[in-house]
Amino acid sequence: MTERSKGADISQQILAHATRLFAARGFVGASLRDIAIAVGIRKPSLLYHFNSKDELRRGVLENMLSHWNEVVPRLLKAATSGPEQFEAVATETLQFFRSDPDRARLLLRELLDRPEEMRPLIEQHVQPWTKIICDYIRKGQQQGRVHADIDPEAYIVHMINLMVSGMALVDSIVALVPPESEERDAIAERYVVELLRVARAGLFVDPAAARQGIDPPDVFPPTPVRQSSGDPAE
Amino acid sequence: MTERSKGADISQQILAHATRLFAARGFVGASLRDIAIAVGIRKPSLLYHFNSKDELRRGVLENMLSHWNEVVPRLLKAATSGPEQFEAVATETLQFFRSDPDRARLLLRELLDRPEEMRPLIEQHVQPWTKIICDYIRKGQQQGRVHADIDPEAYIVHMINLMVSGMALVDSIVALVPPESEERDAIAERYVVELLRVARAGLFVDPAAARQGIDPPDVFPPTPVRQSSGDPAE
DNA sequence: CGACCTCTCTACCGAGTGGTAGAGAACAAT
DNA sequence: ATTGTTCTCTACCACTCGGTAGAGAGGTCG
Repeated sequence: MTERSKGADISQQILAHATRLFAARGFVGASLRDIAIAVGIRKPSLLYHFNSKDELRRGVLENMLSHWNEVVPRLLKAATSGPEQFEAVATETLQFFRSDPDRARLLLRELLDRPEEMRPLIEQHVQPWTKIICDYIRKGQQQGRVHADIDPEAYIVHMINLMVSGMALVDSIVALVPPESEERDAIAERYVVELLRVARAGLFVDPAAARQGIDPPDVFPPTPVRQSSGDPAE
Repeated sequence: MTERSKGADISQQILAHATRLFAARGFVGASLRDIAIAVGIRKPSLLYHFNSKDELRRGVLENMLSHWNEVVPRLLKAATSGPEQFEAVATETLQFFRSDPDRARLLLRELLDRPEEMRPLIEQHVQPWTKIICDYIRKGQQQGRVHADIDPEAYIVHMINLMVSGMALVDSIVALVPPESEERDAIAERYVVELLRVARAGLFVDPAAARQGIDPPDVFPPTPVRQSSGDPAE
């Protein structure tokens, strides 16, 4: 509200509406004029704050990544402590995209439009903590808590894909299931629950136990029947 | 080659290049001029075969759906007979998008750009056989072969999402895993294998047995046995 | 006051878009 | 030869795009 912050405030409004319109219509499909009108200004005024459309695109991307960087510490903390690691990391990540599906749509569109430009961003913002989770998975494999035949890197990629694409397409996707008088939010909730179930089932040997945060013994597995003696070296 | 089929041949070429460019750059990002040049003709010539850009878009979509309709019978046959139902349906569907990732990219873009227009197409071409698979899942739940806590509709949606988005983003997605001197195709193969593993693990109580098409006993309810004694798989 | 700064505006530009008009080439049927 | 069909072309249209020029409004500071 102060005079000093007025310019920054307008820039934030521009970023917000640009994010929404880029997510809805794509980068080429959303015109600077439409974005400016949505903010309540004219196109040249918008170009005063962002010198070009491409600069606005980078701003939108950076804006989303800055929000992402806010959740990363919680993610890392969850990934390295406590028995409920999986639940925390999965729900935090899912919540990030679910709270604003435009993030997922934007990310998906950029991955389709500019895969090579997105590569360094992915390597910088996602790869580091996926590596940590990979180590977590491998440790779980040694302990027999997670399936031995998991390909950790591929598994994580699929789970991220599931969350991002799932949240991005949540509006389109309800068409696959007959209405059945259920509300949109209820269906979305069903999908989230099932998504987490699939992720757990794909990871843990005993999903129910992992869900309760039960610590599996390091020496003996909790259940009588475990893997046969000759574990195939993987 | 014959004079009679010349026009149809050109139309097919237009559809092919339009599919490729729509998938790569999006509908608004791919111009009629570029598509025409790719075919080797001029823009008005293209507009002789397709009266408008939107008609071309519908043609591209119908063309893809016609290919999809070719695999549906095999899908239905696989879904209603034999013990290897899951493997057959999953690999057929996956192969459809994997053999031409442009199909997945195109579908993804259309779902993002025009969710409401895609709804009837989904209902017509996908919903029927997902219902069949849902029944198959519920029957498996009664028999104790598949997890009791599955939400069948949501599970199928997630698996389709995994296949479509996974194949659409296969090029971008390799950035998540460090190069490690592996070739692109090798990485893609790893992803496919892991995708099918996740799908099996999310579905079957005993994935290894299901993979071999082993009929689990109908008498015994879901047993606490997690994995069969032998794991000769792989 | 005048100089400066921040921000918005109208008017305009060249380039590219989807689409049209209409001429002509090639060929078939009469 | 004539007519008609199928197909491609050049030239052109109105429109939208991203971006620029430049004036002016409002405020701050000397």
